[in-house]
Formats: sequence, C-alpha cells, structure tokens
Amino acid sequence: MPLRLYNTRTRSTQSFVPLRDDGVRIYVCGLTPSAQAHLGHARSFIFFDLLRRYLLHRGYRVTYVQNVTDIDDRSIAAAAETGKRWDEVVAQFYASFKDSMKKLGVRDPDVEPYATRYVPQIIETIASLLERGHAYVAQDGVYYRVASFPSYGELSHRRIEELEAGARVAIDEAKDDPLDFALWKFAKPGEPSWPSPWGSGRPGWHIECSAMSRALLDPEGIGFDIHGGGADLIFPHHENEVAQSEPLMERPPMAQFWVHGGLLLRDGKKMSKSLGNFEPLAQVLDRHDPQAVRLMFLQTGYGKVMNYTEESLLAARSVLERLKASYRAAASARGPGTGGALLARIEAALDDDMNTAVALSALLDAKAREAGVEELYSALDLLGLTPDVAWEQSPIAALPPQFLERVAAELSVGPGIDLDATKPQEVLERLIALRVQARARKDWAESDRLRKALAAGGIEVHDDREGTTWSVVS
RNA sequence: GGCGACGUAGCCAAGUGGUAAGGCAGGGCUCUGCAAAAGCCCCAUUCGGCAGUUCAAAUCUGCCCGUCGCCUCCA
Repeated sequence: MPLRLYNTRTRSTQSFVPLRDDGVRIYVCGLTPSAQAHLGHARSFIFFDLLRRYLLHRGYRVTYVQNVTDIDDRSIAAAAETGKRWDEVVAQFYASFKDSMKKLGVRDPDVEPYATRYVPQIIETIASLLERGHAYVAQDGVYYRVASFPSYGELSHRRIEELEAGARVAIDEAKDDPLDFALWKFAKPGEPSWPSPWGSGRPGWHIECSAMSRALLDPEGIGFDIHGGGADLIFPHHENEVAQSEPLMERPPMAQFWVHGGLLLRDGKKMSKSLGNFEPLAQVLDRHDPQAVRLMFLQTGYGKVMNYTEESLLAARSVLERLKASYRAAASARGPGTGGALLARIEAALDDDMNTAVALSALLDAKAREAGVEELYSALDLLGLTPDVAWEQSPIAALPPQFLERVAAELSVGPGIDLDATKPQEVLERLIALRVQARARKDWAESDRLRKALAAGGIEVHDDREGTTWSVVS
C-alpha cells in the first residue's frame, strides 16, 4: 500500500510517489531563532521528524533540509534590545532549540542551511527574477512583482483580487503594488548588511527558501518531493516561495507535496512570538518527560488545530507509563511474537496520512505486548519513542548520578558492602539481593531500610508476584 | 469583509455512508508485609442544533448556533 498524504495545494489526499529514483527530498521551513522556541515549534518538528522516520522505514533514501533564518527584522530587533550582536542572539536561541529537539527524539536534519551563508545564491536568484521581469528595484529594496505571476494564490487558494481588496495589506509607498514583497532590503545605518548589485542590505524573508531549496535539493529545476512547515506559513510565506521559484524552473511545480502541520493552541488561544503567550520549550521540557510530550502530540492528527493544557501533558505521562509497562512485560515474557502483526497495523495507520492516533492505539492494545520486545522496540522507535535503558529497568547506565553517595549516606552501616571500592551497579544488585533475602526471612525492618536507602539513591523498588524489580525515578 | 478548520462520553481523541477505536480521569474486582505498580471488568442506544437525501448518516446536502485560525511577524 502506498503512503497517502494530504497536499495543501490540491486540498486532497494523494498517493506519495518520489519524483526521482534516488530518494525522497524534503525541505522544511525551520526556525527563526530570534526568540525562545515554544511547544508549537516542537509539535511541528516532531511531526516532520516522524514523516522522515517513516519514509526511511519504508526503505526510501531521504534527504531532509531544514533552514535557519538567521537574519531578519526580529533578530536585529532582539540584538538591539539585549545589546548583543545579532548573530550571538541567533546562536544562543538556536543552541537551546537544538537541545530541546534532541531531548524530544527529533533527529538532526541532513542539512541545516543558514540564510546568511547562501547570500550568493540568493543574489543570483534575485538577479534571475529581475531579468525575467518578475522583480524591480525600488527606493528601499528589491521587490517581487506579484502581478507578474499569474498563478499567484494557487497554493493558499486565495484570489489576488480578494487580497487586493483586503484592507489589512499595508500601503507602502515604495512598492508598485501592496501585494509585492521584498526580495532584498537595503540596509539602514547600523544594520548588518551584505553587498549586492543593487545596494548593500539583507535578504527578504522568503527568498532564502527558494534559493536554498534549489541549491540543495533541486539543481535541475524539476522540483522536489515534500515542502513542509506550519500551517501559518501557507500564506504568505509559501505562496511567495512558489512565486519566486516556479518562474525560474525547468519544470514546475516547486514541490510535489505541500504538507502543513496544524497550529498548537495554548489554553484555547494561539501561541506566537508576537502574542508572547507561550512558555519556552526548554522550560516545558524541564517539567515534563520529553517522551511524554512527544506522545501527547501523537494522540492528535498532525494537521489539526490542537489545544494543549497542563492536564493533557499530565495525561500523556500516564500513557507513557502504560507503554513502558507493556514494554517491560514483553521484555520478560520472551514469547514467540506475532510475526510483524503489530508493525503492520502501525504501518497501515501511518500510510493513511500519518494517522498517529490510530498507530498509537495499536500500541496500547493489550495484545501489543504479545508482539515481543523486538517488534515492540521497532514500533516505538518508528514513532520516535525509542525505549532507553530506563524502559527496561535492568541496565545500569541509567543509574542516577550520586547514586552511591546518597545510598551510602542513608545506609550508615554498610551491610557487608564496601561502598567505596565497588561499582554502582554492583552495589545496586547487591542491595536488591540482600533485600530479597530479608523479605524471604520476613525481616521487614531490614527490607524497608534497604528500600529507603535505594529510594534515596533514586531507585524505586517494586515487589510483585514475579519477584522484585526496580526502576529509576525520573 | 474574504478564505478556512473544528464542534464525538467529565477531559483528550479516532472514525467521513453500514450501525461509535484508543487514552486520561472515575468505579468494581484480583494481587499485595509495607510501598507502589500491574492485570481483568464497567463507563456515549449516541456523535453542537434543526430539517432533508438514503434501505442505512457522526459520516452526504441545506440552514442555524458555538469555538478557533489565516488574510500582518509566525511552526
């Protein structure tokens, strides 16, 4: 069965077939690091990470490009506010963003091009547009002439006349038409700038994506497979990209599929940098398990508007615990497995326009654990919820820092263990063994003392019918 | 004003013509030295409202109500 994806441009779900034989090419509009990233960014990039994982899972080679808009009005403004250089501001916010992505299981893009490193390609693109009559030089910059591109509005399904009629398009004296947009902005005194044939300045917001996607994914000018981003980018950003790119192509369209992630609302209201009603992503990830955050997003269709509250975050944590319990059960059961039935269910769900909610329900099915650890692992990994040592609670690498010190502090008299000369994992195993013995002889005082000591070291002990297990307290 | 999305149990959410997935919360049972968890079971005669099409509708059509988004920086 083919993967079916919703295409914004056609407003329909279509079968995905790569344009070229040598793999799938994806361009996703990345971050403008002029402020802290928020959960809405996380939702979007988690989805495109998932799409990429699934294409790889299906055996495609995938080239995934995600740009970094490192120069724009806001990074200049942020620099002015903080007294730092604009590129320092960008570096700082981007590093924090990358750190959050890593925690969320979002893998690094294959290429992360910075706008300012592609200025020659950008200038070349603008020059071509000028040559072909799609652009003009004005007093304060170079502008794209929207009227020169007849299919303008096709992606976002807007008509030029309607846009013209909209009272909210700012009137700018320098432009020939209110709909025209900047390709190149001449620098005002003190602003960072790059030389160009028309005057020193900086790229307009949209042009970098046209120049960089062409340079990195489509040198032939026949388009690439998937262009992604948040739904708020459909207009004007992606519409403008199309207008810039397609007149210069051998064979439009720019992208076979335009895939957009639904926006995330916080307590019923849109989050955005300009509204400022968001909590920084890094802060959310300090309070909540990043895997629970990822899981929360998997419960809702990627393209839908989604509202989140503190409660939904907490509910996701419970779901994660269930998954872990299921995984543990599978790990200890060593059953024959179901021979791929679980993965097949998940693949079928993802084939249906990446229906993660249904995929997840397969994983939460009581029968899921019968699939066996290996298949369960693959399924979880496919969704980016890769089980780590803490899921299995056996291996040792997950022992909290200062485990030994804390246990030693609690256990003032060592019960036949040399805490100083022993590895943490050996101490742990030893203490667990001692406690099992204590329980066997119904020495509840000793048993509880050991439980308490282990708890101090960050280890929670569970006794059940099968015996004693432990887990790292997160 | 133009364009669009959504409205399914207390909450989140899948399903888009064939008779309501899944999760959270809640309730019951089993297990249990403690502590904690786990397992099993129950939990919408009904899908914002009203008409209509159909043998059959949460799913299609029309109208109405409500919430949100885009049209300006935005993932």
